[in-house]
Amino acid sequence: MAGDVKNREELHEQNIRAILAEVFNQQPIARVDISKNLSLNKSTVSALYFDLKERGVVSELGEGQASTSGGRKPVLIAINNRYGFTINFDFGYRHLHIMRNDISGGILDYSQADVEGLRLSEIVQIIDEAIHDARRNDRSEHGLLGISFAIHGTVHNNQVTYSPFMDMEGIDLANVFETKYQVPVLLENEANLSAVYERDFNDGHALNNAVTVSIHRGIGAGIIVNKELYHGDHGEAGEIGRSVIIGSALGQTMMKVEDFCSEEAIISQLGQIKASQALDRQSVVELYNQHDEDAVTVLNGFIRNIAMIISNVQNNYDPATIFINSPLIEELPSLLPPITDHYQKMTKSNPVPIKMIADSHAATLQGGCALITRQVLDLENFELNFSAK
Amino acid sequence: MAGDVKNREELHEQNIRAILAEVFNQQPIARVDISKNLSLNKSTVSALYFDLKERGVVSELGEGQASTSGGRKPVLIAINNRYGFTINFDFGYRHLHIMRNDISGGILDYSQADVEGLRLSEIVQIIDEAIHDARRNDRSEHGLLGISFAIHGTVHNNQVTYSPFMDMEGIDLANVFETKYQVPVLLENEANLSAVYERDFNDGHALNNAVTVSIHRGIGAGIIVNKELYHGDHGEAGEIGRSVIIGSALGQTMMKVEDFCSEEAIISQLGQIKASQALDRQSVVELYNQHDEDAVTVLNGFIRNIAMIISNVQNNYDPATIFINSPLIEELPSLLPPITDHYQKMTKSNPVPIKMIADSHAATLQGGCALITRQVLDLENFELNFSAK
DNA sequence: TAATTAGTTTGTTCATACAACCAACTCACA
DNA sequence: TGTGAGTTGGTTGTATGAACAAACTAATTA
Repeated sequence: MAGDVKNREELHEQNIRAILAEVFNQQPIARVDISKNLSLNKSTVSALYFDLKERGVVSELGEGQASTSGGRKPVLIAINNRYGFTINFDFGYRHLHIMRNDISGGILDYSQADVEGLRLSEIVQIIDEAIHDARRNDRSEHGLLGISFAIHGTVHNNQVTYSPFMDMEGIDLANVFETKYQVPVLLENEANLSAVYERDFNDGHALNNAVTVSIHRGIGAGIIVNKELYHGDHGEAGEIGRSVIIGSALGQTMMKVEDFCSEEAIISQLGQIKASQALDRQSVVELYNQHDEDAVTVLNGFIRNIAMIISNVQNNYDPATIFINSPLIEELPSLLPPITDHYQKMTKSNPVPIKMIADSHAATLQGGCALITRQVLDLENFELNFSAK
Repeated sequence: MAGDVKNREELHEQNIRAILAEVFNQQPIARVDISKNLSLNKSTVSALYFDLKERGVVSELGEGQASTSGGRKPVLIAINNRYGFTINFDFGYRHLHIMRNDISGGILDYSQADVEGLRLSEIVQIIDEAIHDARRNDRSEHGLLGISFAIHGTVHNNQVTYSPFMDMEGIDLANVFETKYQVPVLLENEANLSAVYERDFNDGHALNNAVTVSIHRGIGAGIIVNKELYHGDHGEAGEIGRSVIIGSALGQTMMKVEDFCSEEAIISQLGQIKASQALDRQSVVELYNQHDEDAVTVLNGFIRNIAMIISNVQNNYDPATIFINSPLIEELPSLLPPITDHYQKMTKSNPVPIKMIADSHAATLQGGCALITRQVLDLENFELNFSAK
């Protein structure tokens, strides 16, 4: 859980970070317990703790219960949630989702703004207003600490490298907001963020390897390998929507996965059958719920294809769990059992558990919160558990 | 490149390992240069060096050249290759490949034994004889230091978990040889080992992420992620041969990749056309070289399918380079350009360089050597460069 | 009051840093 | 060709400061 330590100074910093991480994960906690958990002498823990206290990132929560067999009451230590806040955005197709979080990852507030049809430069103004609002209403000690953006596309070195659903207009989001607000700004792919959410917020920290299959307008996978997010060499790992699945083997034309089982593909398939242009997710859901024959046919194909994708994800990544982030399945939860069923029949290995992510947007936003909070606290290589806050 | 350091003792050990790794990678090297490269004071380096010298793992190579601007001659330090040796096996279908290496990874000797049709218990005897031979002829200081086995199947926790081409007869190879020879024994999947070979022996240490596609009787991928081998949760990551590629989307029966483009599949496809049972790789190669029409047709299909597999590997893992380990393409090198060509036309992203592994068996054996040598030297989390030895 | 537990204080330890040193070399210049 | 100034590699003795250990105080239970 650490970087390269060479000398005593670095060892010192490292141990301070380890204590902060321990406070984060176990709060409220007494120094004796930190000492036991980290195998550090309790005098060492006390000394290092004073550094953290001076920085203001931790606070004392009053005294806890003494042991039943007597003894002094412990001083309980926790992360100082009045230290500051982060603000996290998700660039949805129709809505800009906004979440403000305290430094422990607790949700301060959530809202969304209608952005359908807006240009990015117009959305940037909405973001600016949201940040100003947040700062005006804020009473924390250091105010805004960091910003994260969930991108429905690929990201490399904090830059958007591919954005199929939004024209980036050459705007460098990280640079714009870093210079404007003088805080770290993080851009990350949306599927990756929901994988991070599962790892950090939802008991996924017990898993070494996990994959989130994100089915929105396109299809992508967020990959956690040895507890770390995996990006690939150009931030394009997990772009499974681009995979070819109907091959040339039998003389067929080649098709990408995305072409026939993304949410967009499903909507347009049904739209073609119904000869209707104006279909959206909601109308597909309604037709299916009314047992419309065409909708059922199209979604049965969807079920089989998603099962196949899941099976291929297993063969490629062998994760402990596969998570699905899909607003469509979220609204039609009856699709999940047949997907799981198909997948289990298909796989030759032991099947991997498939789990739905309950609230796709909240997950993405909290994933962003987890990453930017780590940057703010300088705990980038530590396991942090945001779940119990 | 390191583990978790908590106190002075661990820091000390860690720095000793860092120096040993530096000697390994830069040998022959003087202490001043180690000091500069690791940002450790030269007196510290000297003190730690004496520990290594006492252990006998390093040796002084006499004096080097003094700088042109004067100054004392450096004492050149290198790994002591007389320290001992490792022995590394590859369970091929027809041959057991055997390589003996010195502690720097240098090849001491290579041989192969015919094992076609033999049971594993009989092969174990051959292995025993090879080890006895090696020890008899050896004049090193500590003799046998470690053993590695390349497995054409999946491995988890040093156990073979799936072995399509050989009956394991319930034999626990690691346990058998560890108790018999009292040295560490390592089992690893063959595709993974050739990926390790590229990383450690062949300048691949510059790459963060790489995938080796191994086309033998089956098809598998060895995956290097952030410079580390990735196994997945059950050692089944990269089992891309099991992937479904002809989906149910168009009402087709599902087919696995392996079913139509492994070497075995190619041989049996051509065998069916020729109505001949006795085909093997060599006869396929000969027919193709004679421009036999059926062979050309079958191998053109192979070319297209391998290109598709490579494209999917790129979408899944986004590696810096994709390596191919395939005895068939090794013998028919003219297949590679059209594979690369097809792949480049197919991919939407920037194409990734495709490179052949020159000698598939040597690569696998040296990959095993790299991993077991790390264990022997207690340098498991360090980057080691075996190439220049 | 004895036992127990949390946290503090004081002094020790020892791995690394530092600085001054020695050793051994090159090269310019006489 | 001999000498010494300058340079580089490696050693030695000392200082620093991080974690540690043990003895302490504080505050609790029974």
